[in-house]
Amino acid sequence: MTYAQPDKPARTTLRMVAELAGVSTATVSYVLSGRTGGRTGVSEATMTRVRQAAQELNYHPNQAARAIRTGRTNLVLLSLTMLSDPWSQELSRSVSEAVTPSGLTALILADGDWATAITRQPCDVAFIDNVRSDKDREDLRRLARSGYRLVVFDDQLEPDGFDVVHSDATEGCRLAVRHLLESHQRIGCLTTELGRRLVHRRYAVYLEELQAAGIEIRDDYVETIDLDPSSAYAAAMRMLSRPDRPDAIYAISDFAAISAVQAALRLRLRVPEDVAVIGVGNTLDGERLEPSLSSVGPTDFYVKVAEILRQRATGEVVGAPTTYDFSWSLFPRESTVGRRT
Amino acid sequence: MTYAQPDKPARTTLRMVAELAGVSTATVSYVLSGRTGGRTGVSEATMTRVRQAAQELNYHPNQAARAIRTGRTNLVLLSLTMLSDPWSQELSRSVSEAVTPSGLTALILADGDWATAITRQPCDVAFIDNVRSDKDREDLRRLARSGYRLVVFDDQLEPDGFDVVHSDATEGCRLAVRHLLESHQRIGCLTTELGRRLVHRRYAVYLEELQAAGIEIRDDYVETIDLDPSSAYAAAMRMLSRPDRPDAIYAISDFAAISAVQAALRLRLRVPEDVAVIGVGNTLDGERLEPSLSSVGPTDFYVKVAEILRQRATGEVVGAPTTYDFSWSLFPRESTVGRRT
DNA sequence: TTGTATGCGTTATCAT
DNA sequence: ATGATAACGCATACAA
Repeated sequence: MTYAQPDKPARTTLRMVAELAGVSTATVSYVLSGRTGGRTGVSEATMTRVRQAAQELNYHPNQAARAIRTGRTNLVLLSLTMLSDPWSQELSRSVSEAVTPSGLTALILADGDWATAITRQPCDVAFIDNVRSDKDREDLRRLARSGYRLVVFDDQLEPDGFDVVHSDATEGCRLAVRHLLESHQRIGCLTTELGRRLVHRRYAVYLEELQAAGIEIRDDYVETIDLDPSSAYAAAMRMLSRPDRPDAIYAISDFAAISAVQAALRLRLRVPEDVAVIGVGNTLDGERLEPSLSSVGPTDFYVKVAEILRQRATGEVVGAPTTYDFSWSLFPRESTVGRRT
Repeated sequence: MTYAQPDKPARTTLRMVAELAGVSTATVSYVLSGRTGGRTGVSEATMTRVRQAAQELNYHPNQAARAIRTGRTNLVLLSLTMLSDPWSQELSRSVSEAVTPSGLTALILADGDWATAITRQPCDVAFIDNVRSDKDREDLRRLARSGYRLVVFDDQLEPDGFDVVHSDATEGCRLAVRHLLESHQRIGCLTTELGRRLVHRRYAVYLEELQAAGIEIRDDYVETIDLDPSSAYAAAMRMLSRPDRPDAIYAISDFAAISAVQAALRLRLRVPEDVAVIGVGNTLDGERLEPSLSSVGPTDFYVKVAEILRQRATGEVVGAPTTYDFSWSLFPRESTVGRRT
């Protein structure tokens, strides 16, 4: 009996390779997968014969069939909210680099419904950077109970069938402000409009640390910017054009800090001699800036998260769900300490 | 005989639902898929019983098994080069919105090896925005011959087993410059460093049209910027600070044009009365700007591309590979014609 | 109106 | 050292 099959990629199957090589499908499977399913070994001769046949027919294993047998999809799903954020891009690059050699594919769900996507397209592991509602938390537990491997990026959650990545910026921001306080008194701040909690805390740290140091907060030393980078540039311009301009700037993101440095240079101010600048996030963009940007950030964040995902996906690590705590540290560079001699 | 299965999501199967509902797997399959595989009908009673059982067991069909049977993966792959580009984000948003209701999932491959990804994770349709090397072109043909459905975004390619989306900006840019020429003589240009052909043509149009209008090209009316948006802001600042500043600016991207508008406003110039500004790309960011940004762009590009992908993915359209030509048009908004009364 | 049986392409268990 | 073959979960032709 033969079945109606809608038009689909006419791919060569294991069986075709087996026939061409004159061996059984089992042998082909073992040779091509490199696995030894309890077998003692395969002769050199058949191995080459099989490999040649596979190459000749341009054989690629059918993922769906493999998945149905092994239960593994070879898919790493990254659910990311802000695709435009350098953070997302660097993470996806890092993960893709880490998992590809293991035969896995990293794909991004852009600001979408991860619960639906995961049930529709099961994956070996999913990274989720946005857990907001109670429904989200409920979905997390449900998926985890169903056996899905999840790695959740969130400061508040605790492991519950899924891994959690903590990365609290607050203490890092404290380090940044204190770093400036070591040699500066007139410290300005570039912050974004309030309302979003994450950002609010980064700004709160500025207030707290200055008060702790006995320094009065000046309204004209705080500029509110929005996500547009040119608005950060304009805000820095305003702040640095004043006669009694600050001699240091704390920006709540590397993004804004980079614009501040550029504004300073445009005004022919020396960085860090006239104005020191520090950011938050420790991005590659900042590191590459001239002068290089001092910043605070988690250590080896991208590489380590990528490795966690790879291990969970391949099943190399099967331990209980864990909390991965990323502590932040200070990365002093030229924009605060000048060029090293 | 039972087989060793590595730990995998312990999902409920069709058979479990069938047992709970007290019917056969075939019936469950028909009821839940809504399909009528030649059947005349299903009784109301069994339908509700099946649906209840499915809900109770939280049943979700196994994609891999379905894929192996139907040859469809329900996956729409978007291979995008510049994730940071608003173009990519808007496209992915639009596609995701269009295909999700059809049960498809749109996932992004970020600046990766699409040929490898597609063979590893077959999809119902793939959108590819970067065909660069000869090897790429070879891969395209190979995948198309294998039966994969591809939609390629490229101005040079012609359909060859795959669809091609053409979107030549040149004529659109011409419209933009001519629009300014209708009521302006001193027209500045914000362009990026040369070398990249695409951008070079957008700049060439500026030169051509001004010459055709008998206007001399002034070196100080052309500023070269790089990808950094704050550099566009700075360049616009320079240009507009001159005593004999231009009274109109043609920017080769909406990105740069937005910065130009902000720089003008910062200098207390009125837009468009003192300086008219037009961009290229017709992005949402520009549309939302205050004043809204005039621009040129393909008409309904994102929506139409999304619909093409959806149709190809679902097989709604099975016609021969086609060229989709997007002609550009002018979108005059407040930044050139002022606020409508 | 519903159930039975088969095959999709692979992996893994057994027998040879 | 290799072959035959049973499942994995689903969709469907066909029998009942």
